[in-house]
Amino acid sequence: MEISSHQFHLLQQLNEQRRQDLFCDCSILVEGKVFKAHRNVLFASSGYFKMLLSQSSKETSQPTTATFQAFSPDTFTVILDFVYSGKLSLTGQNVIEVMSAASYLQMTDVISVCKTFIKSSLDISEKEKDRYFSLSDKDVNSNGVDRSSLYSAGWRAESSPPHSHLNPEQGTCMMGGSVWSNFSYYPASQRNAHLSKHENRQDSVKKSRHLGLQQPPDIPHYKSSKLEDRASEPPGHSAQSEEQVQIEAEVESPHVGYQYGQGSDFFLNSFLTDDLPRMRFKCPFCTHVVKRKADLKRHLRCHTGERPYPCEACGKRFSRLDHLSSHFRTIHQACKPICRKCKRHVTELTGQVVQEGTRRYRLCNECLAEAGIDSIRIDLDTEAPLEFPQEGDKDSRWHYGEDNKSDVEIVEDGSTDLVIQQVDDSEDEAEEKEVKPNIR
DNA sequence: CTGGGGACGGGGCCC
DNA sequence: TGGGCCCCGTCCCCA
Repeated sequence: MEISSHQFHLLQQLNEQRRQDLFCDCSILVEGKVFKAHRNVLFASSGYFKMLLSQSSKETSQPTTATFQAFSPDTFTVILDFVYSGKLSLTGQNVIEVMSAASYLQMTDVISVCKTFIKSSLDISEKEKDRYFSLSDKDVNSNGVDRSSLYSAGWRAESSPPHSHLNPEQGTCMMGGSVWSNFSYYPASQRNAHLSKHENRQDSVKKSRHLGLQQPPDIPHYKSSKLEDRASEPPGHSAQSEEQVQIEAEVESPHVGYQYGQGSDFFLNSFLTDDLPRMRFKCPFCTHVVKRKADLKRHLRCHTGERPYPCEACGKRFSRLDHLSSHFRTIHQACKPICRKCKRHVTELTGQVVQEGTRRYRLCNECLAEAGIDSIRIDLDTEAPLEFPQEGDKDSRWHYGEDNKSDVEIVEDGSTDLVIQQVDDSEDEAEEKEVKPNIR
């Protein structure tokens, strides 16, 4: 016989012990703030801790200490609360950093919940856009209190997968439903904590020009992981003040009578705007505005860190197909008609393609001879140019040539052997004519 | 310290 | 309207 409440009570007890610092055998230091926890709980929740603790347990029986600079204490609080309660307190503000931290800590459940949160937020934004034009303020506004979205990914969601369940006790939102009115309010100083430098740079320029506003310098800075670095807010970099956000909301959404309360403008700013008729889609995570939905979708990947386009030649992943294709052309197809060594222009006659692992580049005959790699034999019968997947071939594997297109997977072997390949430059010649100075 | 290469994000155009 | 492609500017890394 199984008592379903047992797991819940057990975790509740552990959480209580953590709060009272009872039996805690692990200290986690996040930007100077110390979190106490139980090794076994961390071990069971995170791939990162699993590795860390399994190593440290071999070495010593002393209490373990882990230090992180990759995310903020606030973010780790959300993560740790989730670990000990199964409830993930996501907001539009913290979702990016929580996802980044979860990625760092190898907590796949949390990552998928974050992704779902983001996707749903966007769906809702789109739906709300429709509602925006059809509903009155009264219809959509509830009470305006701070209502963080609270996901329960625990065993209380027995009938639902973690990412689709919201704790009903919190009276919060329904994922996938049509109502999404509970985004928590954050001070504007934190609001843009995840803006990319680039966006901030551009946005601050745009805003200053548009509204004549100064950017306040006092922005909290959260050190982030590599992934998040580009999307994090550097100190002094353009966060808007609360007032500014409000002004911006008013300027960009001049339809009065549409407010969800203080914090709700966060996602709703992705609405169509009247004063910017050509700039229609606003990013829910930053102040960036784009003309097309497709552009917004593309832009959002810089927040979500999603990289759906893997290079099957080297395994590197890209957020955009064009970046992938550009990478592939540059790195694996040796499209540049330039000798990598002497930088001289090479043709079919004056140079050859050299393969180094999965990398390909061109060397002129002189540099080839100089490097003494002209004696390496290659079997031209089995060598064929690397091919980039064609349209509609997104999911297929990449391949060497036509003949073995379906089965051959290219794996980076780390080999430093150089292979020289005689190539037909006819295509490259054609391409050459179109080469512009900035094409690499 | 500097320059080059590669990655990446934004914008625009074409189909 | 969306996807693909190209151009441009910027950042980061490395030699």
